[in-house]
Amino acid sequence: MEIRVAIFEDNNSLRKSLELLIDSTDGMLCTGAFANANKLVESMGFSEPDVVLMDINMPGISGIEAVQLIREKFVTTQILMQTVFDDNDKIFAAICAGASGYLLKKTPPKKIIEAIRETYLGGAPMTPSVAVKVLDMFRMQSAIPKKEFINLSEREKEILAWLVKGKAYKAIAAECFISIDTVGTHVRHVYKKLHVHSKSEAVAKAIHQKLV
Amino acid sequence: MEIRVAIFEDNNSLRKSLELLIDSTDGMLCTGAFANANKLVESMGFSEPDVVLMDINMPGISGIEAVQLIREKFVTTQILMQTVFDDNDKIFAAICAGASGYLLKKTPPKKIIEAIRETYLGGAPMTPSVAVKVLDMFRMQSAIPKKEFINLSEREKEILAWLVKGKAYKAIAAECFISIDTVGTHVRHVYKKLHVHSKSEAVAKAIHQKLV
DNA sequence: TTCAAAATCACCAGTTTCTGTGATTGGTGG
DNA sequence: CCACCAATCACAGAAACTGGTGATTTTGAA
Repeated sequence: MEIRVAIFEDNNSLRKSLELLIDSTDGMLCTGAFANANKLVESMGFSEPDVVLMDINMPGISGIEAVQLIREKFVTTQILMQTVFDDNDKIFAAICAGASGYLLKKTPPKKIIEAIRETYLGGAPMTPSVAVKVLDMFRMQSAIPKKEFINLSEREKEILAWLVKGKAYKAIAAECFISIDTVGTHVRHVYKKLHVHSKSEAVAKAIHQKLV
Repeated sequence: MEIRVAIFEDNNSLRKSLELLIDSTDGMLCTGAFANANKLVESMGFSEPDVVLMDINMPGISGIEAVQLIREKFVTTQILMQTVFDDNDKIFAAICAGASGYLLKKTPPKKIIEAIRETYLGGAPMTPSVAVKVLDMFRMQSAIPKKEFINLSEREKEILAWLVKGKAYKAIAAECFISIDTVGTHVRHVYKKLHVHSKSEAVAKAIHQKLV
């Protein structure tokens, strides 16, 4: 069975080249090549691709929007972004929209074919520079802003956790088998250590600093 | 200039194979092959590698810990994880520790060599299944849990934002030039819409659902 | 225009939280 | 042994919050 590939790319000569490349490859067939995604559903219905090569920058419906639409309507179709942009925002948007892979346009033909195959097999091919950026963003997101050294005791962390869940002192007291006043004391200590002066501030800080 | 590669791998035969593979490749040199990372600094100082092939699962210092240490002491060295595990936790930990790439052990020799080259050139080679998992985790982290359609009015969002910042009703009233009672009314409406019954719950929900 | 929702204000009663002061117990380290 | 800290409990006033009712004005959509 051949891999059916559709192309969305507004640059005419590039689109033609890609079409030729794909059709001249064993096991691949270009079933559609479109200059824009404005008639996306028709284009997709007509070409019934397994893999879509999608340009980000097109007149009318953008590549990102097209990805979202395809993800909704044609669930099994895999999408490979191909663009000249390697800035974080574009990569981020494309991935979140549901792109399976992300290639830069300078990618040599051989690598493109490889990437299409990998995409078809459920992989996630990325241009090296893009892969690096993805990992960087990944690390960024899960970085803990712990410039402040917060030294909460076990009990205090426990109490704080209950606060974040919206429990009142009375409920926490019952939960921890201590008196309401003790809860209050712990909370006061937490406030001191977090440098806050109210429950909501403490909750906000706890969540942002991932203390719970 | 040759790429200097060091290996940390507790399986003797695998380690020997990798050493042989690397030494028999043009432009690469295995400058060290170690069964564990317990003398990490000495091992690294001795072999001065450009790229480290690191097993996750070793007796003594784990691969993850080793990655962190290398990242601190030998800043320019790139690290390629090589393991049998492809579960999210391990991948996550390795990436956050500072690994540049992540290969599964079933990776064929040719691909390993390619990956070492790519790592040396500042890339981030990943086994396809790992790349997919990374993208999935990436999407997961930035997913907006908007199954609940929350329709807060502008004013309500504004009040909620102040709550999250830890302001008291009085302060909010002053800030918005409205009375304390009005603040109370808005807050009550917010509670209704968020289905919560306390300030801290509202704050927690607001932050988690990114309503602010 | 007419109706609904949003925004505004008010009063009230009860509950919860904030803050301070003070005290006891048990464990750790010098 | 003593100082110190975490954890526990208690009291109490002031401030803040919760929840209910009711009312007015503005605004936007039918």
